[in-house]
Amino acid sequence: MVTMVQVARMAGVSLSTVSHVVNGTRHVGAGTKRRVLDAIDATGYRQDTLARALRRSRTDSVGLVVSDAGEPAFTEMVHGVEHAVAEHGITLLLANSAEDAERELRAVRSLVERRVDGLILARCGSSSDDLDAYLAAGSPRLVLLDRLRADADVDQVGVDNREVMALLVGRLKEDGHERIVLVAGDTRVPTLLERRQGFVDALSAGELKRCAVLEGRDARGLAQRLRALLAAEGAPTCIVAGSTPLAVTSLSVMKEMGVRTPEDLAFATFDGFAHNDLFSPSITTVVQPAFEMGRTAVDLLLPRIEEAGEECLAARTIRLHQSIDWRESTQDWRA
Amino acid sequence: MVTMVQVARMAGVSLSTVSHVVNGTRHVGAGTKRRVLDAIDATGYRQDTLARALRRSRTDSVGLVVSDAGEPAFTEMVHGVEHAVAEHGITLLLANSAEDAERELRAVRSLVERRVDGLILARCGSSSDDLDAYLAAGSPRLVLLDRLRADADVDQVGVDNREVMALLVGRLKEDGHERIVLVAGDTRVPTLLERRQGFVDALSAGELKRCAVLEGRDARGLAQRLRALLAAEGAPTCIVAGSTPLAVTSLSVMKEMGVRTPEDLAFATFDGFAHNDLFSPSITTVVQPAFEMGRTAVDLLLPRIEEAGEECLAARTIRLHQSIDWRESTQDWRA
DNA sequence: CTGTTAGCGCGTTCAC
DNA sequence: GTGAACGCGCTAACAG
Repeated sequence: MVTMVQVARMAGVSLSTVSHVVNGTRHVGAGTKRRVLDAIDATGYRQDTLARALRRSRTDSVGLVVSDAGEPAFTEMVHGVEHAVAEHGITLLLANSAEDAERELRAVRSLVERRVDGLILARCGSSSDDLDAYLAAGSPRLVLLDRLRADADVDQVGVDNREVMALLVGRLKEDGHERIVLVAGDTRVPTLLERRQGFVDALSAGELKRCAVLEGRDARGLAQRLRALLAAEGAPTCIVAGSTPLAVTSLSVMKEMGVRTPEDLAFATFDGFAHNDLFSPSITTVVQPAFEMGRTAVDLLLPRIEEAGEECLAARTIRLHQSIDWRESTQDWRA
Repeated sequence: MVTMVQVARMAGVSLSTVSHVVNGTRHVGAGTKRRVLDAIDATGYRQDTLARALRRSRTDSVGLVVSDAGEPAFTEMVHGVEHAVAEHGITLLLANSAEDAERELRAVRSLVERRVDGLILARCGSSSDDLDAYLAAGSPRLVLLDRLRADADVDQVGVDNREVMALLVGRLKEDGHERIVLVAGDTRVPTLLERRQGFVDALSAGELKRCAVLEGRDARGLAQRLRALLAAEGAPTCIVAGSTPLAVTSLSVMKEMGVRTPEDLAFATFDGFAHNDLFSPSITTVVQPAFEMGRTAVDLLLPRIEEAGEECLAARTIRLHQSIDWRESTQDWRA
């Protein structure tokens, strides 16, 4: 490891001069600067971020924890965050929680100990109180992403789940669907809870009676109940899945039972699949502006980091609009 | 920020005792330990990884750069790496290069400056010489993943692309296919080059004449040429795509032209799609043991990190076997 | 079993 | 315009 001392020695200047040349933090004479630059080149000197960060108590990095960067929606959020931080010369430290509370806590801990300047967090459904406690105790600046908290006094960015679900169901009703099943999944996850609420919002008490809401976190159990529902008399004419994993469960059951879409059964999902175009039929999907969400999270975070001591800004909750991508899986159902 | 000094003061012990309690690095008396632990609890002290790393010149972290953690194969590799490093109490710093040379270099730089103990790298196709130069100059321990170099004197782990492609094509020939198109893509990417080689290996000169190999890095251009091929007389009976993106291109063209699979045209791809089961028809896919590759990369890396000074170990190249998952898209073609 | 001391590599006041 | 000196928070020798 070549350090500043060696550069300074070679250039025949002092340590601080080298530092100022490297960081452009004060003017140095052209000749001196040249010599320093040459020495840096010759030695192959590289700043040690660690020492720098220790001294400045700032790492110019932010942490991002998602349940799985491989899931399409999160992939895009990650891209959005990457993009936004890159513009500010900030490094992104990315970690997966695998939708597991313990791993989530470990990831957050590791990032905080690495002294990230800020943290963006898409919490997992089973997120533990330990995490809350940990975050409460002198954590860095924090922004919640996607999985929002109703009560919390933090910056957060999510989407209008409740509203768009109501919209979706409204339109399905117009299409003539009377018996719709919502595969709601684990409603401890705020996102899924909000979507369920939107479903109920859109239906009158009478309508709701003919419909069904499948809650639970066990995929096999959900599949079982869905199978029973489809086999029974007065079977539903439409299934709505609350997330990609739930769509997988639903579609598996549908394929296994040999129902045709959309002729026998219409289908729509939230979040959906990469390469949806290649599915036959293509699937009607509620899409999040995931990239934008990532960007927005950074926009929320950076001012907090800059603000340093002053506690002036109030916590902000931003909800971006989702759009419904109508595709073949809900087409011409009446015909 | 509460530091060790405050803990030491409160517990009435010396700095080093606190350090040893925290790290369990030597025995301390039960009573003393209690007092230190209490003080830590009371103050909410947390280790500062930065200072620790600076002192130990070891960060207990490794960097992983992939082109896109969202692509299924890479997602799994990431999981494999995460899993393996977690077992050793090592933190993973993950970065995407977006298949872009400049971003790749930036990512590597940022990780090296953060003093990762080791680096795992799935290089992008357009990977620049700047990166080589940078890595050559005093880099940390390095392992190449997936995208291997024939000449290089580095540890690397990949798959048997050439062999498995020959196997795949051999079987397709047995099925009666005489005109097969390989959508080979950007053969500057070693993986894709090896796959093309395997394709040629499996065919006699005469057979090869009836087949086609589509090379190039422009998706639109490839699509164009594939369209022409399918429209022409003596159209191919089978398409093989060399990677997921190439499969997307191919399948789009096929869907657009309304060819049916496998009746009109058989199809197989490398790497493939998440949730392949949900596709109709499901797609014959050459699958990498991606998770295992990630694990293996870590296995290769850790000894290098431990070895410290001694340059004893020779560079190792490990190729894991891929398996062919025969599905509906190549079924019963002759019937 | 515990404490003292000397840096890790850098940024930043101060003086000059 | 430049340099000297101090300390960020911690660990590793060495003493006791």
